[in-house]
Amino acid sequence: MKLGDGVEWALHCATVLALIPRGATLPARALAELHAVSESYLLKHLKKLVAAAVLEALPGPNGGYRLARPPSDIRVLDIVLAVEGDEPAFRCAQIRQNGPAALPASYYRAPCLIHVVMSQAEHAWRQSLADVRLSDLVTRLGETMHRDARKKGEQWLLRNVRA
Amino acid sequence: MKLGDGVEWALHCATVLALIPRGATLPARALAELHAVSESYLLKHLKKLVAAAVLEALPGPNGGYRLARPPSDIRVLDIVLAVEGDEPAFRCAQIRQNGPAALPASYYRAPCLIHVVMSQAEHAWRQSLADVRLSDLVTRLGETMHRDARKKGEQWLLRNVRA
DNA sequence: GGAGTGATACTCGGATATCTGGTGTCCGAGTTTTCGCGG
DNA sequence: CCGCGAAAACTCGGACACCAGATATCCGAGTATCACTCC
Repeated sequence: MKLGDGVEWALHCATVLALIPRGATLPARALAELHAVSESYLLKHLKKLVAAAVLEALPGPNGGYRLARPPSDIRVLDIVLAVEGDEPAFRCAQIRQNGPAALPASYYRAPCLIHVVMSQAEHAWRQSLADVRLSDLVTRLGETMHRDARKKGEQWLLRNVRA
Repeated sequence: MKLGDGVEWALHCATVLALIPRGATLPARALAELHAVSESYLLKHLKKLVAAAVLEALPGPNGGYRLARPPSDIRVLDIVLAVEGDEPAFRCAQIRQNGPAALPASYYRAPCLIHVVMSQAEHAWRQSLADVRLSDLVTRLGETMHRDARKKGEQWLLRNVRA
């Protein structure tokens, strides 16, 4: 089980976009520079967030990305699923119905127990991520972030944010 | 996020091994045939379970695999981690400390919030899997499995189990 | 001076190479059994 | 008939190809801006 790096990038970018005024935008170039990651590759993930209606993209000069909804309406789970895909991590291949000891499918009306257990675990994982909203991250960030780092970040935002 | 097929194979094999008498063994060949999967590839995963002290392997004729501990001492999480690896799915690259708005590492004493959120979710996932023991699967299997399927499985076991 | 128009520069979006890790397979090391031989 | 020994067969273990998906990149489509021209 492994999560791609794009998840981390997307979460950080979404958090930054939640810090700027409502309606303002940040171009992908700025977001990539801020985190010191590849701009071309970051675009690949931001595109998925747009497709998932988490972000909005504005083309042309003074364009960029912005949140499609208020930070309180965006859950961390939305971002993770948008980047990683909403397919379940565990896919039951129904191997209990294979082999010499198997019977016709009609005999397996009860769900595969292993499938149930794995699904429940994944549900717990998703629920934990769904409980955290982007606005929660912003709030907690204001409480825990070092004052100097916060100030430096705000100054950088002033130089890169667009109306 | 994706889990390999080996997880499902390992869980089913462990469940079958929990059904046979204590101390008895089943060779990998039989386990592969029962689930209609590749024997060579299944060995790759069973090996990991042995390394994790979930299973024991006995070489030679009349050899095979058996549980290394009673089913009540084996949790589903043990099997999943043994096959998939115990490294966390989300790895924080600390990209908040990169880029033009970053400060020396000493300014980031507070943990990365995104890392915290993702770790909590993964902890919930692991906890859910740790709550289910192999003995629970066996018990529930006896309750939900169709009688004919159960009978056919037992007969197959009688033909393949080794003292 | 103001409005219209064309070119421009900047943005995102999709199609295209590369590479690591999972998937699948094979052959070798080790051990128990078994068969044959001798007592 | 019983004990011993060597060969064999079956088991698991590790090393070797193959392929899909993530990684990384580039070029093209679209739009607001800007400069220039004309009125």
